[in-house]
Amino acid sequence: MSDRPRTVSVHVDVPAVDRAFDYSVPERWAARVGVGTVVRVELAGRRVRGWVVDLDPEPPVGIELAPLRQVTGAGPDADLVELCRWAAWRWAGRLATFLRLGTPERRVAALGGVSIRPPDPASVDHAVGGLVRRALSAGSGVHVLEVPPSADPLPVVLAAASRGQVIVVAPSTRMVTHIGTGLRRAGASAARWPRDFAAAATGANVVGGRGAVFAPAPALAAIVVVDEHDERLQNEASPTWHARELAIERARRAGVPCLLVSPVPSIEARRAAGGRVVADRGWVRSGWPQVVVVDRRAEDRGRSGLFSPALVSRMRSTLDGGGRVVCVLNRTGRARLLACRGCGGLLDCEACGATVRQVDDGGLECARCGARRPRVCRSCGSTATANLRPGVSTVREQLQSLVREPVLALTGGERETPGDAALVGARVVVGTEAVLHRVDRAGLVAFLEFDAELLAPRYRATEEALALVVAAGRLTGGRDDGDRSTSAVLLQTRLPEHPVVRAAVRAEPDSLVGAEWERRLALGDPPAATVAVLGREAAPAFIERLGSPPGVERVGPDERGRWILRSTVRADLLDALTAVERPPGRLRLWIDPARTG
DNA sequence: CGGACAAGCTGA
DNA sequence: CAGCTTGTCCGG
Repeated sequence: MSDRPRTVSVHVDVPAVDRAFDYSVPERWAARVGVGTVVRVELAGRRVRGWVVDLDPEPPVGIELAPLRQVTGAGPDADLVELCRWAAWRWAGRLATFLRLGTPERRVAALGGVSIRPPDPASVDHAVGGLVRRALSAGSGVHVLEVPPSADPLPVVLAAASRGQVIVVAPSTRMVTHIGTGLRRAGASAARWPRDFAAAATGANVVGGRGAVFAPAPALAAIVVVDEHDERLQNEASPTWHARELAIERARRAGVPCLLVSPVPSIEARRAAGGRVVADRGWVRSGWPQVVVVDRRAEDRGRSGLFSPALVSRMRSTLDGGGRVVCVLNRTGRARLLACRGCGGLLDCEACGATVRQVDDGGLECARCGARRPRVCRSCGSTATANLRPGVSTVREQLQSLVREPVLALTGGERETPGDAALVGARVVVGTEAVLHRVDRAGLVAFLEFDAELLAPRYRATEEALALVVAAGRLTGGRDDGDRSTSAVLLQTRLPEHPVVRAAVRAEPDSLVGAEWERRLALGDPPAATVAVLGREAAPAFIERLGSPPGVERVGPDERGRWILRSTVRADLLDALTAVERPPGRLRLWIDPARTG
């Protein structure tokens, strides 16, 4: 590699092409071109963006190289280009997808020198500083720090940032803003990713969402992942890359420590850290919410619907004490399961036989094929129906008559967020788990059907259920939080002995780990195995081209035309997927997805 | 992706 | 067989 390349290999930003071509470098630009530089080149008669991924490559035979058409500016540096290559392999995605994530939104021309501004030592909490030092004492490697649900992660970040430039990845915008502000207040630099590319590239501490793992960091000293258990750290669409895993890989390559912080450390984090978790038990316990378990088996066969007498009395006392009540039910709409009052059967779809749900106009819609019809039983013609599984909209009405005051319904799907005024004024809020991220304080958070979380058909259901208790605990505060000591998280369940329920009551998330790992090993769920889910039109052709690679187990297609591939040897599966030439058409290729819907 | 070019279809 | 559509290939 020379400083003044004569030719470069350019990976073009055209998803369907997704490969590199060689170009010559006009003499006047040679000094501005390095690996990662964003350029514009001509490809098949049109100008496209691309990234320099190699300098002075072997010249291709018999081809006259076209010149670069423009040098745009800075992009991901050479190490990041390599990290992007790894990510493209790990999640069977296109390199361009990942290179884009490491590219500034707007052109960044020249970069200045590197300067590090750590927080003022006086702003670093002594006790937390000690814990972080203990966690990071080994220098490089992966370290898990277990923290109380209600604890502010800022002191952890400040302690880590006193070691040098850090990248902080956090799942929510609110948390990113909070940490950015906190760093600045403590006198430290803070570049918000992806907005502040140039600052990051000159050594500022970086704070951002999952994409921050692709930020430039010339003096990187550590990567901190806040709430590493949070599913928002994984990209929900293809490629399903995960910021935790990229943080671990990037830190490993850079030879710096990766600190994974969470009240409910994931199995993935624990394994990456070799099973070692740093925690101050007393501190952790004090920040867990008071958890009240309502055993619904003990009641009148569910006649009280979604609201047990114990819940109703807790709601009343919370409201009387001036507190807010938040009810969580992970079902939107009016009714997800209807029975006929005439013949007692379930109402189903004429087209495909799946159960139907009621939509807002009163009609029925099939959950599987989307067919619609009026609300009539197709076996007996009766129009009288019983709502076996009410959704948030119906529950809002029930709750409103129960507490005799306005109830606000919130779900994740809404286009506009109700203004702060609506939220501040609402004393009773019901919604899907999205409410836990939209309301900041409550005296009571009640999970109306916690069993739906415990039994959800997702491999991470156990961890996610406990994470919901943690999210709820952030609204109520910890059990030892003085004035908030009457606050509680209430779980309505028919499985009061479930390990998750017990772990929540005892504030001991670690108690789940052994059995959970055994289960994942037995079922071949991540991280015990690597899993690929394939779907959409191009899936059959892709599977055909893939054949039967050794060490890879294959099932499918299921009723939705999806295949599942599994391997306990990651490279067996991923190398095989990489080797397949993509057939035309849409392909959904999900690696280790949290949800397969 | 999008242009180039080749192979197939149609209508007088 | 021109004039058009549809398919396949490939880009430096």
